[in-house]
Amino acid sequence: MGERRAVSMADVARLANVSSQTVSRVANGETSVVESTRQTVLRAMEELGYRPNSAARALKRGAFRAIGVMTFTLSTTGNVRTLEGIVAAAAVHDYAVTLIPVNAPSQDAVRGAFTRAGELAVDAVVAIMETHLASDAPAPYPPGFKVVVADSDDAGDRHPVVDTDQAAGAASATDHLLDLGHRTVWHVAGPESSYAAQRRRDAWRARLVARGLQVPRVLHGDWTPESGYEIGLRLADEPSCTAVFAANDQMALGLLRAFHDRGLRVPEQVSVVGFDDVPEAASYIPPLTTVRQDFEQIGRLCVEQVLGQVRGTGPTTGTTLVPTQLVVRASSAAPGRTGARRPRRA
Amino acid sequence: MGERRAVSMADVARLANVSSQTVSRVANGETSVVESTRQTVLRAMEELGYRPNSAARALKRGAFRAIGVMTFTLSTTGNVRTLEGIVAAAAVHDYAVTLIPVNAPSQDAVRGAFTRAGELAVDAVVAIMETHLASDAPAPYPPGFKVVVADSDDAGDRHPVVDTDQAAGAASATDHLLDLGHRTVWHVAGPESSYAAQRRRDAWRARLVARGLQVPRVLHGDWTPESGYEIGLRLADEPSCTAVFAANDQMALGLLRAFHDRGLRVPEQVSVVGFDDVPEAASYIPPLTTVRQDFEQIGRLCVEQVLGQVRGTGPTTGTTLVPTQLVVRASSAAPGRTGARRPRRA
DNA sequence: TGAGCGTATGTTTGCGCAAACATCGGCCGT
DNA sequence: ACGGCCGATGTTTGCGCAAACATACGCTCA
Repeated sequence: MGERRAVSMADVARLANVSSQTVSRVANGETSVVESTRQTVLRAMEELGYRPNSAARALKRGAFRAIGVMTFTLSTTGNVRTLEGIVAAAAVHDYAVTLIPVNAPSQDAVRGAFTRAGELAVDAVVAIMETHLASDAPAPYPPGFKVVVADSDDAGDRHPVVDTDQAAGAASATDHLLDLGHRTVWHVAGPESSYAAQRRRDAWRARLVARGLQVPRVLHGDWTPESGYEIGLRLADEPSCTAVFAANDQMALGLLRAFHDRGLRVPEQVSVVGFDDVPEAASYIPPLTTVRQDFEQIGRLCVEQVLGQVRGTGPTTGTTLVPTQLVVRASSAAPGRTGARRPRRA
Repeated sequence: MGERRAVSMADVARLANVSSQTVSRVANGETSVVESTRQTVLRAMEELGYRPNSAARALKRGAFRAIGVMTFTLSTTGNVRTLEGIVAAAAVHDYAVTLIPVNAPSQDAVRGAFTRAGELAVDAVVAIMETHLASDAPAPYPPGFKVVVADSDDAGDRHPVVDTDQAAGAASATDHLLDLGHRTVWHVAGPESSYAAQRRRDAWRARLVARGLQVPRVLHGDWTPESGYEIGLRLADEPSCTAVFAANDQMALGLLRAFHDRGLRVPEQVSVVGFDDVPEAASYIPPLTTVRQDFEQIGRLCVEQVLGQVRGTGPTTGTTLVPTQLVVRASSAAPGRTGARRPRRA
């Protein structure tokens, strides 16, 4: 830390009456130091409160033992939980994690962030890019960087990609509702700019098509509960709508409130399924059936992949998908006999 | 980044046909370089893709331009949003942010984290310590560290503390309910181990006492919606309970569900007020009246304080309180005429 | 016109650490 | 008994950068 005059190896060496190289050897746990010497040095370190200087170490070794994590925002559950996973996994490998904020979801901003990353004390970066950027432009990830992209897409042809198996998750939600007997499933999608939103929507549609069912028009929200609420109010006026799959839990929350406000009972008259499994989902009214993402796992895999690159082992492309898990709670049930909405309970 | 052979100032100097010192001057924006020389150097940098090596810089300058942020968890809204505020404020000052996880809420774990911090490339640390540690033990923050503590207490006698004005926030929630006409206010507190929980509870009690009202027994949750639900079920059996102040929004969410499950209408029969103003609070059923914390502000103040210490200006003790704002939504209303619970609506 | 000064640039140095290489003893085997 | 070898420790060096100091080249003004 910014102590005025940090204790250096030379200081320890002087006190212990050895060379600074021996101090270095002890500090790095090398074996070729006789036990008595080691003890002397250790005692001197203790006495002086010696702490290795990471700048000098990094300069010498050419590596920082740190990973940069690039995100647009920490406001989404997914990003935060992925970050948590990354921090935990990095700690296991004794790596530090440095945050690299990206001001805006634009190519330029990402490039700027990489410029900063290049100057920062990091050996590699994990980019949590839930949004796709002006997609025609060239790769925003500068060459020569060790990068793993989380929660994105870009087909993993340039850098490894780790992502939730969005398609399987969306399919499991859709199938769950269909298997309950619903004639079709409506979908409240995320914004078009989101890879994850696209893929959930596509998988939902694919399931309906595969089962020869009618595909209702897609309703696009922006991930917020408010957008879910707006869409819910409209959906309340669609008598044929008995099941809705929302692309995230927050929008599902908005749906629940809209249906509640319109006097529509969930799940008796409309079933709702979300995506994410936020910690509150079990406490929604009613508790929300949803698709759980394993963010911890994603974080772990990102770290492993990125450290693989740092070590020179490990692939530099390819996509890793993390499975989801359908969590069935009280917001989904079989539809009424008519196939349209169940009559409202007296 | 970990490129094999990074471009150094010497490389740029060679290409631009100047000394490496001149390159350094250009890189650092010093004025004493003639424009034509500057341009030559800039072009050479561009061509080579030069990027200053932060390790060497840090070694030379004795500073990293980085702040460490210490937290137990990123699972709480407050921590994450404080972190976001810190990252944003740090970016303004061109500081990087490194995460320092603390494995457990114990003195030892904190001490370990500080040891790591000492070896890490950070100039100072912001500790987000929402929990108090075995309080009789000596200061967990080693001397000589530049530390600011957020969301805690410890009276700011050893390090600066930045915190939400918990007392004022809790008082405003309590007064709001009393001013609506409730005879008293029940309180669902957070865990005893939390400073914030203690202070909210104490302020709530103080308001009741100041107004000469009966103080109901305190119910302790653990911040989770589930604990709020359990307590809500018990509260539903208390006919005298017409107003509840929950120490956070998640527990309030649990209360709402418990009351819903017991057929108690909010706010007609029971009013509920939360604390935090999470983004979903406006979409709860009904939308939650709550006390908004200004985490961005907290983050900003933490950074300013800690950079003040780094610069040697700025105080090394003292407490800064950030005001809260009561956000009135639909979950709070006047009680029934009887002073007990309003009759359930037909 | 030349002393004096300021400005642009170059040279030296060392930050703390750890590879690479050097040295110094003792211990082995024959 | 002595060459050779190995294990423990010391010495040198340079990572990339930027202070500190040195130099060189005008330009001003008496």
